Amino acid sequence: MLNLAVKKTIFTFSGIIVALLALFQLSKYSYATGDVSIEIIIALVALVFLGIGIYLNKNSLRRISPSITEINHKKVEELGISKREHEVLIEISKGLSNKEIGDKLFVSESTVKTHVSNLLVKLDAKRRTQAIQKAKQLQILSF
Amino acid sequence: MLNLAVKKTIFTFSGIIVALLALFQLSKYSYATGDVSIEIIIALVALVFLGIGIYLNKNSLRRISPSITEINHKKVEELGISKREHEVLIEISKGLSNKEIGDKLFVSESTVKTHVSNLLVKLDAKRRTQAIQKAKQLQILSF
DNA sequence: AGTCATTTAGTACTTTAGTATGAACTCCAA
DNA sequence: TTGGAGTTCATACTAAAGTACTAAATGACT
Repeated sequence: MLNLAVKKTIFTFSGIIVALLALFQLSKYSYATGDVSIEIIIALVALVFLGIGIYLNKNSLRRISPSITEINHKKVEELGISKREHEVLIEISKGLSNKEIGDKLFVSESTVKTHVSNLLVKLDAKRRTQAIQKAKQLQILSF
Repeated sequence: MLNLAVKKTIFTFSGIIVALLALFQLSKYSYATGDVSIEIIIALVALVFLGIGIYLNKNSLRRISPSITEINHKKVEELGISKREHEVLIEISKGLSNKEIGDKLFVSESTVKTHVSNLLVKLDAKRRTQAIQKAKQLQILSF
């Protein structure tokens, strides 16, 4: 089965080829009938391909961009951080309080405090803000 | 005085105009002499502007991309965040406590608390962790 | 000279955050 | 089936964080 990225690429290049052929045909037709000057055709081609270039790059760069950093599951394991603890870590980085995290994950504030305390030890941090900073450096949190 | 971004924009658009004029001239010349067919000219135009589109977007996206984020001084001003407050904000994001920030900036913990309190109001945050998250979204903090 | 924003600092207070410890429950593997 | 890891929760405590004021010094701008 093809993944989304491959499908998108095929779709994009199909579009480019279609656009190219359409412009070729338009240029031939216009040239033959003499309706449209060559300058306009060239300007049109320029505009269309400028747009295609911008569109292409927007998508390819977005994939490469670190903003969607994948979490390093290997490192999470290495540090002995459990699934639940990692969930709490994510909510901490969103700026939630222990009470708010508890409500979101349907557990008591006490439970969240336990998880946070364990996280601070495992991440060698003194505060939750330091835990966020270290976790992002370790690629345990996305940006 | 012009800033770097404006200079870059002017330079880029100058380049585009020059390229456009050059291709116009080339097309006219080629058409007159009959050396090059119109398809080749159009393909050339397409290629050049595809490249320009990609180049344009690469630079604009790099500015937006979080990994190499430059701090948005305009937004800092808009929010009424002072120079000192911004310094404190940076230290908060590094995971320092109020006491540690005070020691680093050679002021008392009380002063840091004042700055933090003001920051929370200006960033519409309830906690310092939320302030970090919001500040990064607003590109007031680098990643 | 006077106004305004900034920076500094304090007191007194409330709220969160974090530690330490004990305990119950579940699930999974030895 | 016993032991370990993970999750849950509680109490009691200390430590930070944050709020709400007041106030003084500085420097820039009018």
